[in-house]
Amino acid sequence: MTTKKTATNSETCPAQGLLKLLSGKWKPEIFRLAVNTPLRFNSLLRQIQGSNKQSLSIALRELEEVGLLEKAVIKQKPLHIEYSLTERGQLLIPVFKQIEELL
Amino acid sequence: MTTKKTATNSETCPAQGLLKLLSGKWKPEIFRLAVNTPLRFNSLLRQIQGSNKQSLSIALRELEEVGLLEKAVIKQKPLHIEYSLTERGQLLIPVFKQIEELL
DNA sequence: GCAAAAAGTCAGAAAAATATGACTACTAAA
DNA sequence: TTTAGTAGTCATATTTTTCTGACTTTTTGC
Repeated sequence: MTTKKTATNSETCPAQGLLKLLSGKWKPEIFRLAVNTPLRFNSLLRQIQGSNKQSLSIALRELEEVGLLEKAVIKQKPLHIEYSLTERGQLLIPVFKQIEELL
Repeated sequence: MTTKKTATNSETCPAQGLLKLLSGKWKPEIFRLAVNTPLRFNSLLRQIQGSNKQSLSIALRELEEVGLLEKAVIKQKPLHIEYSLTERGQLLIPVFKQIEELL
């Protein structure tokens, strides 16, 4: 999913909006990890076993595009990039909590 | 998605559990419609424009399998089958509400 | 300048989800 | 017993998503 090609009814179904924001194999996991601490690419790649560069890269970009994650360049020894939750992203935390309680 | 083939980490990421229950192009919409009233197959097919028999059929079956919908055979003139939310399904309604408020 | 580490991109392959259209099964009424 | 309506299934095709492996870029330390 680079952009949305398939038309679905996010207009008529609000949950589909959120579900879409987090749709894809790795996004929910990325999101959850980002709740705890800022994420770095290679670290993420190692943490999420079974994933791959390409997919993570795309997922991160898309999460950024919809305003759930933000990217920060850290000028350290070998140069780091950190992804962390935006304010909008933080708004979703209680929803996740509620889901956890339910399931 | 007939059965789950791809291993993801629903164990470590609870939201992924719910997201998975409702993953797929039509499931969120089906769920939302089921909140209001029991669903019938052909009616659903007409209501969800752009969808198709095959996909709806699979989605309904899967929603049934995970215990969100239940099926009832109504012996009427031409024989009806109704899908409605289970108790478990109803538990999700507040989550959807919260999502609506958020987005 | 050269190596090494982080953070990717890119083209192509493989796998999974979704769509299409023909066909089936059941019931009831004519 | 034929017809009509509902609820599907099935094989196949198309589309979308995900994966693989090779390659690129940037920065710092030697």
